[in-house]
Amino acid sequence: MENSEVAAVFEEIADILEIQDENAFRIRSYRNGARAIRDLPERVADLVAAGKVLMDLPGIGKSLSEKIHEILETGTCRTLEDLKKKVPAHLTDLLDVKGLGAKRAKVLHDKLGIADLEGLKQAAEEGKLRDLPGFGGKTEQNILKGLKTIEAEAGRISIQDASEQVAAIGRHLAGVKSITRWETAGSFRRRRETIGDLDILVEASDREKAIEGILEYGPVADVLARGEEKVFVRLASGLEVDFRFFDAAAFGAAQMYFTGSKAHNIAVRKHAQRRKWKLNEYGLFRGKRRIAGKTEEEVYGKFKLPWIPPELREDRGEVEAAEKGNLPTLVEHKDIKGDLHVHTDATDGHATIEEMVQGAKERGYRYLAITDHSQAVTVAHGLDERRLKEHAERIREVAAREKKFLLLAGIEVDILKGGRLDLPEKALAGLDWVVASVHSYFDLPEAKMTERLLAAIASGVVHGLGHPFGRHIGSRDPIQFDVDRVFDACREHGVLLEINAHPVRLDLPDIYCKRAKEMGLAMVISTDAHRVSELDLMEYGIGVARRGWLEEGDVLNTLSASALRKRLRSRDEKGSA
DNA sequence: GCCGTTTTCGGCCCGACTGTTTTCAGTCG
Repeated sequence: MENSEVAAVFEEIADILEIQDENAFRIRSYRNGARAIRDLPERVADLVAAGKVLMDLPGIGKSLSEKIHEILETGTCRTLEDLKKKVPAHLTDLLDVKGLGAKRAKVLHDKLGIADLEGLKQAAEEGKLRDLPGFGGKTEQNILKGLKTIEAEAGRISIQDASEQVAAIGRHLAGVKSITRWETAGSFRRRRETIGDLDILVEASDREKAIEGILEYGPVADVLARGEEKVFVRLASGLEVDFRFFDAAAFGAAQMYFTGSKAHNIAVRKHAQRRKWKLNEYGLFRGKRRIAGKTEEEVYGKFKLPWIPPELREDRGEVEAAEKGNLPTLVEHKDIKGDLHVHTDATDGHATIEEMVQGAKERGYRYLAITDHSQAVTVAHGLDERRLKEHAERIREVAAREKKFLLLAGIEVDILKGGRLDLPEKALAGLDWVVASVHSYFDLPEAKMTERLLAAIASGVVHGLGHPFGRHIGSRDPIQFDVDRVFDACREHGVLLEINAHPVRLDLPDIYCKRAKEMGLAMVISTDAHRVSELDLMEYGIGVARRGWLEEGDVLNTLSASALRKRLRSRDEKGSA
């Protein structure tokens, strides 16, 4: 049982309680509990197995602790099952629609008998919502828009959730004796933002025994297909996992075939056709003779191509680049020397400055920028001018005690509706590192949004543009702006584009990383960590950067501390000139 | 439901915005 699954039980309880208009604080406790579990650096199941007291965890009290034990044992809990009897099975799905909350979901159910997204869509399309109390034409349109966003991402899970699932499956497979090797393929291996299902390639000494071993995996809920070559299952979480068996002689060809993308495979297969060869999941064949298949390198090599990293296999020019010997040397996790966007408990973070510094050091980093929110983000208790000054002084005190670690005093300042920054420029000018971000008015028309961003970029005090598109994958659309004009302005003013590594953001998206690189811009990969464990989200940002063809030299935070300091100094001199 | 405690009860973040409404409920962050 994974943390995300325990958390999902609490989330569902919270959703149902919300529809029932229960005590808001009780609901929040369930949501806090869900997040506490989701954010744990280790599995709650392991903590329990090790005899740890869950009530020591923040947000987990007597009740939630007991429920976690119950969930780990039974997969659910009494409270949820009882609540489920009181509401239609899919009513809580309505809460996933942006702009639709519990109150109006209840109205939809009570007045129109709507019990799921399908019913909601139908009613909205028929114009039945606009006349309900508390609804109107705009609301109806917004709901239709929200439904579209959900459809686009239906059934997909985040790369982070997928990673967790893969790790869990891997722990199980390690205990299946007849399995001698396994590897992931598909969109997971390509590090896509979201994953529809998992493809796992297996080499086994005895396939029948291997299948038996796989089916002993606890979360397997349904066996969708079972044959000689594969076993296809659905886990309790709804995730579908395809296990396919291959011999060592075909394993590399199988990895290529199942890693895809389909478009990349077609592009590679053209090379085979040209030579009258045949490439399939079992190997590269000349007539009936297999001339390659053991490894991917071997197969690519037969075409006189270097091995192409999975992240590039989207048919976005990688095969041509490989032919010309122009493949990028992609940035790697070990290249990253620091994190330039993190929060502390001064605003909505959950750790102190010192704790974040310690976390950064433990990850081998040489520097860190503390970038708490500005005053406009009232919910995060954002910093006003006076508190910013005090906070920066605190950061500098900690920085002064650090010998071989560079601690930067920064801020994530809001870009207000009209493009002004949320704090006076003189207050920002004294900081080491200023990230400017949009947190409001996401729906401005493109022209206004472009002007808004351009104004912030031209302010002369901004070093980086935080999560440039402001999207939340699967729930909030990216903001609209003239990308070329904004990127041009960034280059002109030396403003770096952030690749926000949070799995729900992954923003810049990969294709814009590539675009920005082609336009000669540098980027910075940041976690936006609100707690120490979130510093580990860096790997998802690196996945995006790699999918965006970025090399070490394209990413600012691969610089050494002294090189970074130098770069910032020259930038600031230029900025104020 | 959690937490801290002036310890078994009271507080828990709350201001801004949208789209309703005709003074404010619902939603968001």
